[in-house]
Amino acid sequence: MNENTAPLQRAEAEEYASWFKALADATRIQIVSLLARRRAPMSVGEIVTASGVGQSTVSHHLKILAEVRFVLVERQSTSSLYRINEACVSCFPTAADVVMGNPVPAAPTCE
Amino acid sequence: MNENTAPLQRAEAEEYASWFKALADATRIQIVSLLARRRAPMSVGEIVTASGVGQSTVSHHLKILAEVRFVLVERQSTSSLYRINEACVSCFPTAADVVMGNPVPAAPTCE
DNA sequence: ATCGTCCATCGACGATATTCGATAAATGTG
DNA sequence: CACATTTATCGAATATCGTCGATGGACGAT
Repeated sequence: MNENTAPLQRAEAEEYASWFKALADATRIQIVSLLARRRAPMSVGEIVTASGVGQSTVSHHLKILAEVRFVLVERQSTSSLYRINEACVSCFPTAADVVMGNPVPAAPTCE
Repeated sequence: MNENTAPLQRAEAEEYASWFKALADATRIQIVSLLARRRAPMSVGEIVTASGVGQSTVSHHLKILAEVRFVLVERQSTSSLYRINEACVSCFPTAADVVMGNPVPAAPTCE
């Protein structure tokens, strides 16, 4: 098990929390799973119609997901194409990471 | 990879979100890591002095963590002894579970 | 240049969450 | 019984979050 016995300081706990906060909302989880199941990038409009919430709400959630690099953006003429960041899915901390005090992973940029 | 291509319905997304909400707060993460590093159960008073937040706040967070079975309680005379639920740490969903649409795990009672 | 489309941002609102102090309930001690 | 200790709960203040409608900016088409 190899636990780290040093106490977890506040700053590290906040970093962990920001990771979990990104997936602590049902709408964001829907968006993420939507992007993951279509392998292809999706425009905001497509996500809006597929998720059933307002356009500004989708845009807001996509911004939060992009801040932790969970999704990646690519502007193409007038539309923004979002896609899942596969590398980020695998580096997302597990509960065991938190409990054992593993170093907080940095979000991968993926190109 | 074996993804599930069926769309994720709202109810399932909510269940996932409730898992991540439990670890979406820095104070709760501190409490959880505290309990995990001491193998022994801790009383509320010990957690209060170790975490530096108010007693009622600690009690509140412990209640939330106990609701998802992340910690287990055992009343002993006047004090409540909390300890981490190892089984729950390992069944906590990963980001890959969310993305691939794995079934949402149920919190283990552990005795 | 004007219009239409697509998206991000702003402002606002209600809902939810975090935190604290005070109080109450349970239990052991004198 | 009275008292101290420990924890849970209540009430309230504050902060954060999720959602929407409206606005504005970027870009392409006519």
